[in-house]
Amino acid sequence: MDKPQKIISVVKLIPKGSVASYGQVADLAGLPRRARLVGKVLREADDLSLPWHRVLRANGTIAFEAQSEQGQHQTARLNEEGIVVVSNKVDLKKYQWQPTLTEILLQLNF
DNA sequence: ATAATGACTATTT
DNA sequence: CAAATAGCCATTA
Repeated sequence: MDKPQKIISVVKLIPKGSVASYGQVADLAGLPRRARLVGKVLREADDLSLPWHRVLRANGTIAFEAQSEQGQHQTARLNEEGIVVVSNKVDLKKYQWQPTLTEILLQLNF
């Protein structure tokens, strides 16, 4: 399984109503310090079933300007899942994904 | 081989 | 809280 695939797999594991940071996704994909790669993969991914909107920066902000089309789209989709977005940012304490051991092992290809 | 780039991050001002 | 700084590292030019 190549890197992009692993990243995509992890993103698909993020539960509805929860969010993860780029760095967190990279770590779970076995690619520490590759947060930027996660962004690149999401940018190029065309998979419509990919919940890319659940991936935010480490401080809970959306990686786009609030006014941008993508930013508004992301905010809208998060809202649909019951996630409150204020000032282009969400409360990580409240919504950040806390992967269970099972989820981690599953994605590690066992 | 060198330099710039980037859906990033952590720390310090 | 905003802005600068310094790491980060594969990819691209």
